[in-house]
Amino acid sequence: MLVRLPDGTVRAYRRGITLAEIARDAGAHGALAARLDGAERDLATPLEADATVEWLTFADPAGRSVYWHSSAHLLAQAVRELFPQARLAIGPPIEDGFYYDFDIGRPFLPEDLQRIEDRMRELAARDQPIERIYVPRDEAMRRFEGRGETYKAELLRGIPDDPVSFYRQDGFEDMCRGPHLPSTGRIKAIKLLSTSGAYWRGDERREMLQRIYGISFPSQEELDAYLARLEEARRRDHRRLGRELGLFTFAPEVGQGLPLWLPRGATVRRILERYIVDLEESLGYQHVRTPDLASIELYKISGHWEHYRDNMYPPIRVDSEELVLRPMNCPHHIMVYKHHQRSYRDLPVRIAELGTMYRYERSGVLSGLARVRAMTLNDAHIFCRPDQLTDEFIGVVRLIQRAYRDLGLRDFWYRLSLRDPRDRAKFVHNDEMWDHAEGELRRAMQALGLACVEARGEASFYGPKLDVQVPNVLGKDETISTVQIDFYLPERFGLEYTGEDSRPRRPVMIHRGVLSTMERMVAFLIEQYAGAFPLWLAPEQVRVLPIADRHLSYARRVQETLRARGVRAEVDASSERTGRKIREAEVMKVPYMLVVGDREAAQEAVSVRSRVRGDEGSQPLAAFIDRVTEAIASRRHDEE
RNA sequence: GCCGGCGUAGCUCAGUGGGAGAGCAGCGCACUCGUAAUGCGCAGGUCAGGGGUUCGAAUCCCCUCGCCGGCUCCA
Repeated sequence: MLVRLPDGTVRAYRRGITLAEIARDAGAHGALAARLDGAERDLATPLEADATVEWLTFADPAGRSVYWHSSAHLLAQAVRELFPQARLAIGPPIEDGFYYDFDIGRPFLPEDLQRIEDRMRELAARDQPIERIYVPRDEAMRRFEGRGETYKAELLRGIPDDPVSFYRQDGFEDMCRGPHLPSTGRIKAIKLLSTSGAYWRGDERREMLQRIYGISFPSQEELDAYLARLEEARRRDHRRLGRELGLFTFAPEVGQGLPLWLPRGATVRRILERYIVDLEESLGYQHVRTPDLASIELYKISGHWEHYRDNMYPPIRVDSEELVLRPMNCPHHIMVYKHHQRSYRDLPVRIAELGTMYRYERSGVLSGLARVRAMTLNDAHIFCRPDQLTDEFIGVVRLIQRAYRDLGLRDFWYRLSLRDPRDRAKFVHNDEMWDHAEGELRRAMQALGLACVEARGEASFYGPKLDVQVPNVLGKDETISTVQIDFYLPERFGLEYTGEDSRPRRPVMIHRGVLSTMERMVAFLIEQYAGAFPLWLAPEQVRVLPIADRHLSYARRVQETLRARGVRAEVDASSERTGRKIREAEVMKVPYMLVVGDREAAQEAVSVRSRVRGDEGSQPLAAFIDRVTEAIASRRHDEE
């Protein structure tokens, strides 16, 4: 019997040899499970025919999934032992760790978590083998029903297998497809992270279960490193830095999810807004201003009132009108398009706005600036002829690339969100339109030479879109930019342009957001930079630090000179020592500190301290200003 | 919205049935200082809000509000 190993070698083995034995023979010590002719299997699996084997280790995502899946079983075993009445639901591995959902008739308390974690360690230390067993279907159902395992019984009803596979360790059994680790002792370092409520099968009309989240690693060092990463993410949390750096705040008197931009935060936002508006204008976008309110009739035409009502604030009745706070800007921009007749020669028309919108978000989902109820989108709608669609799309992608470069975002990927043709309810019916639009997007991405991941079923209901995914501090992808093709709203609003043949034609719409909402972008950038904004975005770019009070007037003069050149500069006029002033400027992450004393005042100079390079010594004020204004203008990220 | 946790000074937190505290920040005074915290002093709180139990509540119970972790949803 011949077995092809991952290094390409082929070895002969006797029939019936297990994957574990082959792993040992091949020196694959890190193997947790294997892929046998492409299918994931336990190491205990015996081989009966020629095969190709790949090892799953903790180093690859599939191997980690096996590891965390077994960890979830260990969690369930510990809970079952400590809470014999517990009913088990599901316990899968997730991107970072695992969870298990239980029904124990009450919530878990923090002290329960500690006990469970301790028990898991004891169980792992016993290093019991994890075995796969097969149970006839009706026998399994009898067992579940006999023990009141209603959730497992429901799961089994959804599985056609007979017999069904179970995994058994140390007397504990759980229905599971596998694969799993060979033994519980492989789980070396365990941390239970949190508990929460979770709806059974994610359905808010069904039972609320108690979920425990955890993570595990093959060594304590790896666990410690993971926990340190979590700590680092907490340190960079935009809500914490927003308060510490005086960027924004919330007041219960104002309302939930309604941010107050403080001067420093408002400055960052204003710089971003100026940047993107200037950039868009240079690319032929026309910026408009439209009101935050509109008649409900507008949203009845657009379909939002029908499809999006749950996220809209209820109408305000005045005189004979009913007004709503707008949840989206597109209908307003469509009305701008309709202001006058358009010729095929006018297209494309690119209508842009920093459009403020209001969405009713359920209170539980609000989170700092990342999830708010009042937000301003860097929005635009491109109205073009069908033959211009590809070029316009390419133009938007290039704009996104440019903006990301200036913002220092290097890590991102493209997701092509397509319809799921089987899901007839979620997407408007017009297969020809969809096929055409999806094909256009694919071709455009090819023309750009950009790789993208296709995501079936992620399209919006009216058309396919390109989402730009950027990993945040925790490594989770966030959608920042999006480009959506829309054949639907032009139809609803009866949009037209006059074709070459003088006949009315229907334009295509592209909805696009580049910087996302200002709220979300600033939240993202705070975390990205850990509050240390690059020079061009820093709310305070330079702080002048007089050594003693007699240097105050020179410090003021330096400040005025900088401000006259457009540099955001402050003076620390406190009577503190220089060390203290430096510390405070460092804490506020000011990019440049200028220490000025007798020597500097006498020579029209400044002693430059960079927040990253430290003391750079004295230089003429004029030279510093030239250097700093050049660095700001070029939006360099390596100026420091 | 749902489940759970939390809410004491601007911030971080101690105080678990009987005097409301600390550090930092703030203010004042002194020092006038050369690259990450000068010293001394002062002020600051209906202990989230409301109701209840108790001779007595920051502390125990109930309700409301807000925040946090999830679920569901999402720019």
